[in-house]
Amino acid sequence: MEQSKSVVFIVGTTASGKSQWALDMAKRLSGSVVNCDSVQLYKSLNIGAAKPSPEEMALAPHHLYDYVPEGITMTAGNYSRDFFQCLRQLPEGKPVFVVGGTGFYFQAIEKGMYPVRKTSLEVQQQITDILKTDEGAKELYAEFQRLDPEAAKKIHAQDHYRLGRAMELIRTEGKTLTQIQKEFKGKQTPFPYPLLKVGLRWDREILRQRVVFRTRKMLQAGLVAEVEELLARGFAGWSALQSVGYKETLQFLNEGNSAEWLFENIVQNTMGLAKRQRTWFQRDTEIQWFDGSLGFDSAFVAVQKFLDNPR
RNA sequence: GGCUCGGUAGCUCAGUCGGUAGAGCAGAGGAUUGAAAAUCCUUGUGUCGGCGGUUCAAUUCCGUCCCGAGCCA
Repeated sequence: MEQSKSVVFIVGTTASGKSQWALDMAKRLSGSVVNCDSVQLYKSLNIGAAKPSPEEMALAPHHLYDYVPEGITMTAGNYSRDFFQCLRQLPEGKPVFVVGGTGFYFQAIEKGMYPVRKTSLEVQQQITDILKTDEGAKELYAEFQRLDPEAAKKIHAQDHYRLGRAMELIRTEGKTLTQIQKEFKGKQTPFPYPLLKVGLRWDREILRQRVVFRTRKMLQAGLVAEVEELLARGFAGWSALQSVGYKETLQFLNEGNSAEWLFENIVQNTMGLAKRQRTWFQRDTEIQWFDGSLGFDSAFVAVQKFLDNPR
């Protein structure tokens, strides 16, 4: 008698048809859909985020979509908390389909995040100030190498983002990344529900066609107007607008590029995103992959099999 | 028709005061623990428009032809 709920991760690149397939699964197996996409969780990012429409979301329970207010920046840790809170409230015995393209967020919920405090704003500010100049960045990296030589091997000097974060940890936790990682190793708690990981993929050229088609639809649906409205509301600096589709539209608006430029750049950068997603998910050998050109029926069979006998 | 400026990596272009060439972007591969649709790393041989000439040696100089842009007729 499994009193629990079975969880199915549905992963894949952008424009792979995950969302639609998840909805289909939820309908057929009376489950619910939980978002694991770092952009679709924001309010007001609809067209460019390729968020399911309200009509689609009404066809089965959808969670963690469209709930983070404009101007706020979500983090993997916060997402993970929201995810488990959401999961607890879902009905027992019903499958949960977690869909998205954000590998980092999947990792956060499956493997957990390091148990560290929130870094203070002063420390963050301190570090971003240092990183502003080449000199400062160089010195900071040298300091990082001295304090945590092991982690420094994996973080390149130019990766200011990771360098800054590692130094933030040292300054607020008083521990190095390496120490934190070592301590965490023993404390990891396994994912608390039976879990199946399904990956949906397409041949590169077909994916490109899908991206081209979707990008055209986004532009027709008013992506530019969506961004203009956010700008009018004062969210120009919102980090979420740095994501694919929004970043290019921002540039288009600021630099007065042509419509073709916009279209081509979105397609190109979407393909780049897909590449990075592929690289991320490739690493996880537990994912069972299904090719779109063969249809996803066999994925449905795999899901059914799993639900009949969750491990 | 005349003059001018161009023709160099898939694209935009730099460069070689003559010794067969290099950036950005794209493409390909990879990393990834609180911004992750972000951030970062690795990876650049191509008749240097064609044909002749000068030269030990030409993509680089000269001639000529072709193509593109502009100006003058």
